[in-house]
Amino acid sequence: MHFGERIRELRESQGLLQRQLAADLEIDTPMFSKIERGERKAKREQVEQLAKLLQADKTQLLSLWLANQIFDFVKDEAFASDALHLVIDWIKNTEK
Amino acid sequence: MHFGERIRELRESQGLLQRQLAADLEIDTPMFSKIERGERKAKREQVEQLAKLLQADKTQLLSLWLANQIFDFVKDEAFASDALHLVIDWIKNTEK
DNA sequence: TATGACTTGTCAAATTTAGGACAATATAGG
DNA sequence: CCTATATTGTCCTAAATTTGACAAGTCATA
Repeated sequence: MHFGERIRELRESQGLLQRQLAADLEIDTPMFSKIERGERKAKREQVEQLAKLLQADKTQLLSLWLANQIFDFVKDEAFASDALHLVIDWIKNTEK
Repeated sequence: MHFGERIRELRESQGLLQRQLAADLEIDTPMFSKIERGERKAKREQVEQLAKLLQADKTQLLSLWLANQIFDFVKDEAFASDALHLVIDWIKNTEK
């Protein structure tokens, strides 16, 4: 489940139109459409606004949003998995 | 073990100076120094050159290099671990 | 103190990217 | 066929990033 899909799911389940949410975010509908389809990425600020507007868990949306960006960054890399695991290990050790 | 540390390790174990490798990469020594200390990131092309110059495993160096960049990207994020795990799952499923 | 190796700080050019505007097109329901 | 909704495609610009050059600094050691 990618970020945009989740936004669409939340939006449709509440009977809202792209036009309405786009207005709240002060962007046009084409832009909102692109965000839902993952063609453009939302700003952090917009993610937070969306969490409020859609009464969704901010933490979860932000994780999804961040994951999307990481994915876009590594998706064409042959060693993406190796690298990701390395990073997880590094983070484990800085947390300790 | 971060990318720059690994480069330094390889370089020193072979008795090479920053100056020498920097010349091969056609950058100045301050720049090379920064790469080793992780203050600047190498270009992919430079990583490949370094693998050759230092007779190191290219795959391994590239993984380390990519991991470094991901780490820099997520290090200040509260949900970095969650996001990373999500990405790993996504990648697993696109591979299948 | 002189030298060589490395580090630090700052600057600027060049490039990239983000993020949006807008026009045109599709698609589905009434 | 009309209308509302959503999508697609193209273009633009401000902002950020990248990448390197250079000057000046530290540090060890001969």
